[in-house]
Amino acid sequence: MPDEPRHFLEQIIDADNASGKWGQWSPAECTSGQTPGTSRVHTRFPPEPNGYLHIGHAKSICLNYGLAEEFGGKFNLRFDDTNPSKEEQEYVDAIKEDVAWLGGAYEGAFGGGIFWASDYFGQMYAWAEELVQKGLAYVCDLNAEQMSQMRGDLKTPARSPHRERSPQESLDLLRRMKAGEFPDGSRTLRAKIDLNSPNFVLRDPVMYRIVHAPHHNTGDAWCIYPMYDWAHCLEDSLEGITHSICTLEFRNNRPLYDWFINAINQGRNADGSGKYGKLVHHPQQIEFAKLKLTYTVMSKRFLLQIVKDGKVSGWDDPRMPTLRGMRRRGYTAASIRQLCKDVGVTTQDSVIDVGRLENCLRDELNKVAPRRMGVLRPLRLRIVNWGEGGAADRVEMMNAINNPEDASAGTRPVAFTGELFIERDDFMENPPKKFFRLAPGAEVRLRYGYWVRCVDVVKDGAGNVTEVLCTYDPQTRGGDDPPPGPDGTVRKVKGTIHWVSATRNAKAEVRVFDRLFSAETPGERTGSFFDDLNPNSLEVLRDAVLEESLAHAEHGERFQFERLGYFCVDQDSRPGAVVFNRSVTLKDTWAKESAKDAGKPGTPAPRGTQGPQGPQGPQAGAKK
RNA sequence: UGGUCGAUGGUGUAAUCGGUAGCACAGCAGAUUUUGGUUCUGUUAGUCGAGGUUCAAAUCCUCGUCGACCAGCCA
Repeated sequence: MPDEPRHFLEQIIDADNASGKWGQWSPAECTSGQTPGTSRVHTRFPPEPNGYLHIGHAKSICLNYGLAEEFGGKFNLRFDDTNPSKEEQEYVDAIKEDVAWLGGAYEGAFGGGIFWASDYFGQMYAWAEELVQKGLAYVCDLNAEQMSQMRGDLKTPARSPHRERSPQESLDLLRRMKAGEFPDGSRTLRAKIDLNSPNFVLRDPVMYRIVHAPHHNTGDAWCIYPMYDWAHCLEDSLEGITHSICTLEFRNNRPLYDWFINAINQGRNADGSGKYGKLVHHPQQIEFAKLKLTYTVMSKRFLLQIVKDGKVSGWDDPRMPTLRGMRRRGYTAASIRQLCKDVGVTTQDSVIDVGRLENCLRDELNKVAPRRMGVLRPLRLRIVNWGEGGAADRVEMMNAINNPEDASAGTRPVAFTGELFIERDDFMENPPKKFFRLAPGAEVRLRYGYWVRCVDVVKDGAGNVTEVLCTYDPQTRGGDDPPPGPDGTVRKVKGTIHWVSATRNAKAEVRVFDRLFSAETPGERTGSFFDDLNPNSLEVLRDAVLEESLAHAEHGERFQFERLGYFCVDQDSRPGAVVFNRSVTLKDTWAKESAKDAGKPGTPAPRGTQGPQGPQGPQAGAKK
């Protein structure tokens, strides 16, 4: 049997383990997830606490945690809190919760724990002074604008008037910066690398900037804060990270990552006898392609904006690509992990069809979600000959299968009465070919109920059908086929539709969501994401009727409403005022079929309001 | 325009340092079905281009083409 193909990161780690590059876990380091003597693999997820985590972050979490688990290593959660002006405690709490929910068990068997860049500020500063003394860093008196002007361009080297300042002078200035003697932005500490480098990242990058702002963790202890490049490699080093995995856009920064570690290691050696002591750990930065999805925007700035603007109800709006939003929508952590696994890990930029995410959820829920019947947009159906089979107001309890994929889920009783509700989309007065549902003269099976034939309709003044009149066949109880006729043939029916009793039901509010954007690549058309927001991404259905038992459904429960999709109970749900979210529709080949004839009169809308993923939805024509 | 990186069906991803281009999703066709769901079967479709090396190239070389990223005191 051939093994599963290993992605490039697994191959790198395989090779590292074979060569012993990172050494082995010592007994003291091991918890239940590690074994002494096995090769060290230590990863981390380093979010900046300035926003909520989204599906893009999920890939990084799954990758980093997954590698630690696969190789019996460790996974750290580390807050990269180096910029006090943008970060808030609110985000810290949310991120912890989301990472854990997704399965990034940073405190489990493969967890290294939770860490803070801000806890290293002291050590980072000490190393900064060291670099100044080595002549590898200097204080620059340029402000941001001046530095930008002297940055040079593709063909022109940068200029820096203070780079030849003596180490003593720089050290004095750095200490005064730290002491708070200078205003914000007036000076910086810069690495002395190469003003002529074609890689702008190396043109004497800033290591520290002056920011007089309270930090959520260190308070007002500091007024200088480290920049990403200076801080990140040190954080990794201090935590013993082996594989520092980041996204592609940090490729240009890798030489700087290595430069800083090497700069610290100047004057250090393996046995600690160097002038500055022992070598510090040098992790390896490796870049991979982040997750991008069609019809989706991950930009933190943009997501923050639509929350502020009230375009969505909050960070946990079920239409948001945030982990909280998706969780509320009904996505499971396992389905998100599955997507991350499916799409692979490479160094090629790519865009994943959001439909694959939806498929992951369907696959999982199909196996486990209990089935129920629910009518989102009710149309009354009256059985005119119901009285012939007994009392006209009788209730018959029907036996419905809870999950055809899982026999152990058993069955449940469902109340059937002479007046029912069916889905408005399941009746057409003038049906097109291949419409297998109800129409004048047509017969359908009511699932687990009876076969009914439409004999008439009732209309309102405007000509809208308000009631469908049917006869039922008492010989089809349970939805079973009737006995063979006199000629030995069995009557057939093409369609089976769902229903809910008009008198024995649970009223509910159902929120059906469509994609937040109507363009496959939001912003492509006009340059603004806002122009592609789908104005119909939310529809609230207040007249939905469900099986009685659903009146007591509790927050977090998930069901398949037969023929419609998967739904979960929203946090807004209250006893007597149940609220469901549609997580995802079922695949709907009829919607697709009928959409082929779109434009022709008499073509029905896809089942269940505003169309699922069918080309008839708002995304129609979005493809270039 | 300087640098770095990438390019395999519609999409995503394999092909163990040159040896039969495979898998998944989507699509299409059919079977099963008391969900137009699920499941099953079959099927369409690909190595960015031009040269070169070689018995043999997705893989190596050259030159192009296209795309991504970089000139924050953001990360």
